[in-house]
Amino acid sequence: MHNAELDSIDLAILAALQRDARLPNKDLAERLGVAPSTALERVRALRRRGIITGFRASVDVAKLGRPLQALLALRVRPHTSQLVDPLRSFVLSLPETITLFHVAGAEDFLVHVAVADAEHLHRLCLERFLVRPEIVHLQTTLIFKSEDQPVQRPSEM
Amino acid sequence: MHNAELDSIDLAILAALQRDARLPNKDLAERLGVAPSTALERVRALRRRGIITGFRASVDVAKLGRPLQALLALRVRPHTSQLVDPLRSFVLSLPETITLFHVAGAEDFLVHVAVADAEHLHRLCLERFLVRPEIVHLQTTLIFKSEDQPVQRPSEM
DNA sequence: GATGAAAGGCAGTGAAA
DNA sequence: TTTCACTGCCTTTCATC
Repeated sequence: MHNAELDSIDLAILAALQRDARLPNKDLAERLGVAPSTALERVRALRRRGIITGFRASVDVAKLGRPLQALLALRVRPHTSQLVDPLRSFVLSLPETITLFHVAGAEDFLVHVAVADAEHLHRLCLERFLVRPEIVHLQTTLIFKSEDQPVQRPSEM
Repeated sequence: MHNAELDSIDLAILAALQRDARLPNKDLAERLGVAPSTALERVRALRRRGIITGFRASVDVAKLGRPLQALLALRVRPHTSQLVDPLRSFVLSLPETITLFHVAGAEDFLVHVAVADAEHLHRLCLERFLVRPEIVHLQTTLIFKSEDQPVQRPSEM
């Protein structure tokens, strides 16, 4: 499964494009010390191999009026795919959802959400989640801050 | 703080560029039904306003040899900035770290990590986290699957 | 703020090493 | 697999509305 034959040029491409996906190919090539056509082909190969899965604009949810983030831990009973799959789709269809984690342990899902304020969070829990009978438990954890990091090295650490 | 005066064109730009940050400006303009120069200026304005924070390549960590993901819940005592700030920097410097959540509640941090295998996870917990005296508790939750979602609407829901 | 024309520059192709 | 050279098209600017 790991297609991890990456040389230092590939790693440099991943680092550069994780920082700026719109870096012009000419500039990228210059940084790598290779010809532009080489850089172009390397990037395409990384996409073909599924190592680069896409290029996405990052949006500041706080600036869009949702400055409050939380993690909702859901326990679902019975935990059958008949109930779990529709719940997954439902959670992903909510505009408040940023990430859905399907986890092992006492809880079954963790939902990272962004909301306008505490009142909005309260309504979300009561009117969207707890109205569903398969959700037998919900625990809310407020997020003070979340910080992302680029993916760094291939495997061995 | 919320700069959220976004018309339907801005929202369409956010939707399009979250799906594909490299969508050619010409194509973007065509979708929006405006001139290329207009689309260009709108995107630049969204960046200036801090609504678009950047353009990033998405990388498949599993393909880089780290197919196993987990959430590590850390309790830190005493919870003073003198201890917390260096810990934050440390966690963000680990190549295994994807996201660091600073949270309210029984735990103080949640760390989303990607590792090669269970053995690697075990070593990470014992040799990187639990060796630090300020970490008084660590709970590991395996992630079966995580699904991201683009940011959708501005505020009211 | 949005438009359209004009100009410069870049992406992307194909042949060769 | 990388490089070089070339063509076409896109990005970007600016004057205008």
